[in-house]
Amino acid sequence: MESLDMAGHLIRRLHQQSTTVFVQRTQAAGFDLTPVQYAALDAIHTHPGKDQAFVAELIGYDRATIGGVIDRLEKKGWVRRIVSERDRRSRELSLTPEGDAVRSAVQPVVQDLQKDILQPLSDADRECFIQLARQVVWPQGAAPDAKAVAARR
Amino acid sequence: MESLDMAGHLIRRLHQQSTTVFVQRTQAAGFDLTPVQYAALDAIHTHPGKDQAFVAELIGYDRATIGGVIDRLEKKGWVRRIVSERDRRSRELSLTPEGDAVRSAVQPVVQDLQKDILQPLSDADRECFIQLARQVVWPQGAAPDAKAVAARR
DNA sequence: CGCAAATAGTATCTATGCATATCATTCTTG
DNA sequence: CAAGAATGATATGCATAGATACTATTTGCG
Repeated sequence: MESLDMAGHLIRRLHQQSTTVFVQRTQAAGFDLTPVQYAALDAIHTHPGKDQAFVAELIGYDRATIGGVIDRLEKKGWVRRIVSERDRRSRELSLTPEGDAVRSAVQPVVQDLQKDILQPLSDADRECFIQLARQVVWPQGAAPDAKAVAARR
Repeated sequence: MESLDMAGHLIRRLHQQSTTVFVQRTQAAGFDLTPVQYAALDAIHTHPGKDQAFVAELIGYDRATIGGVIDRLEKKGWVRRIVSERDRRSRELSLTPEGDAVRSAVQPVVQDLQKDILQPLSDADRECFIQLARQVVWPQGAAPDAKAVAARR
């Protein structure tokens, strides 16, 4: 039964728990959106006018996947997709007023539920976990801060 | 851009990287299966004759999801699904000789790729990460060993 | 014993997530 | 400048992943 204890399996379970917590908490707060949809809203808010490829790269989607995500956000009336005049292949993304209102209202809820995702961990352990995860996700050294890990050496 | 740094987002990216490494490594070794399919093969090998609900519970699937997984494993000829005589609602699962051969042959490959999933981390950091993940996934203390974490306190 | 509740599995629907192929457009380079 | 490479997006297909509803069967309780 060692396989249940391997990194890959643990990460899969973490992901399941994480999305479950996200959906439950945000739904309880009266919103209907997924983690991926929130990430997209946040990215478009921070980088308005950029195209789908940019947003996909930023938050780590496949180019094929983001089309559907944006489709659903557009259908909800939260995102506008305008064919670029400079490059008619690309669509420039921006939030509608409703979309930005939702993003802004959900933001504190999302911020708050992060600690529930790593529920049983202490503050220090949670910070340690995040720093280690950062290193794996951004191996190039883009991690903004490595103090918490260094402190535990 | 704080959202890219939150636990939920990092875990999603970890999961993506993890499955990518798994599929690439196992494919390079000549196998065609997913992380979930491997987990199912391993679980059925360890607990032959149990039903789908048991396996789902063990490795953390939805009851609806495992049906499709077992379907595909059956189609590949790796798993047998026999209606139980004691309870005709349930199907008893077992590996075919081919299924067990695959499981046995992939096992060392899967074991080996685990360290690639947490690539840039040192041995100690990797162990620390796994111990913390274990605590989150099994908060009841089912984690077999917490030494590596305690040692870093 | 008999009927309601619980359980195993399936079907359907929605949403990621990746691979591959295709189309339109832009860029590069000879 | 024109042919081909590269790029943005879409379409299709497969594989998780969860929610819900439904069928078949078993269990448990009055």
